[in-house]
Amino acid sequence: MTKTGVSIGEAARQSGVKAPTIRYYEQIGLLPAPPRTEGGRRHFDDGELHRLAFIRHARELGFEIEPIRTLLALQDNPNQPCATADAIAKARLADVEQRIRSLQALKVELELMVEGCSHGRIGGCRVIEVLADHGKCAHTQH
Amino acid sequence: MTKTGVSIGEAARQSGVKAPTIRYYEQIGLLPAPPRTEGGRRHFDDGELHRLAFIRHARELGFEIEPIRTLLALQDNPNQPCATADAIAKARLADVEQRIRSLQALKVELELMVEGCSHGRIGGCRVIEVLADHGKCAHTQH
DNA sequence: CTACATCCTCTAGCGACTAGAGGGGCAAGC
DNA sequence: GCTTGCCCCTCTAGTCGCTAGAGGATGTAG
Repeated sequence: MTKTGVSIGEAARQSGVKAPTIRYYEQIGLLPAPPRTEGGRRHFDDGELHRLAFIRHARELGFEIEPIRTLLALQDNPNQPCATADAIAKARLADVEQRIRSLQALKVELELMVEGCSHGRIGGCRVIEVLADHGKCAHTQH
Repeated sequence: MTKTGVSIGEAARQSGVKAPTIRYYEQIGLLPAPPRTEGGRRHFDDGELHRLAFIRHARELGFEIEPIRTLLALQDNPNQPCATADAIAKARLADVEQRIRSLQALKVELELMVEGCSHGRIGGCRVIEVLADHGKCAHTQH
């Protein structure tokens, strides 16, 4: 409910997005250029802070910049069908699921490596051996 | 058991590392510069192919370049204790575990988003709502 | 001898920032 | 008024691990 707007540093504190990153978002057109004070300093009002929070949250959820750009554009037109937003979120979900699967396979390999390490000399170290020879992996699919 | 060595294209085929990437690895000193033919073309022998396979496998397991450099140096000195290799693999394992945890939390959020989408208009789309308001997340820890 | 594939070097670009230089503005205390 | 010190400004360059493309040389099959 502030009317005056805040400086970039305050916007950074409130949104959790660092000031240089905010300027970067403006530069790439993800955030509209905010009004400036006489001295040339940016002044952010609630609308821009809200948009910034949206971007930050989407980034935390792993959305890339281009999908976020689309989502922001959608948010600006509430009467449009939300099929696009749904598709973007589903694509992101599929990506996350795929990553989890492949990381879990890696976890198995790494655990085998670490468990097999005899804490002796490199010559007989399982970590090095496994890296050198893919055939020693439990799953060869990576 | 080839004696002659192979071209960069053949090395790429055998190792699964693309030719420009092999040159890149040479440039950053991860691979030793291989001997050249009269015409200036690289010729890779078994030692280099082995090193390349090691690098590829480590990259597939998500190790970064600098740790791989260390692991390669260790591999070259089989009499050293393998504590360093062990520590690198453990750090990588911890990293993978952390990533899995955070991706699983994201998966929950994304599923809620996608399930909650009414397939209607943006105005009431849960995907957009959740992105705009972190408070609507199941877990606020991200 | 001529195609054609493959190779060479070099530079620039990707995504999403981050770091640093070099300078200007603004509020508080003296 | 003046200084101190923090915040802000723009601009360029760097990060990581490649990838793409230009422009040219070399090797090989027919």
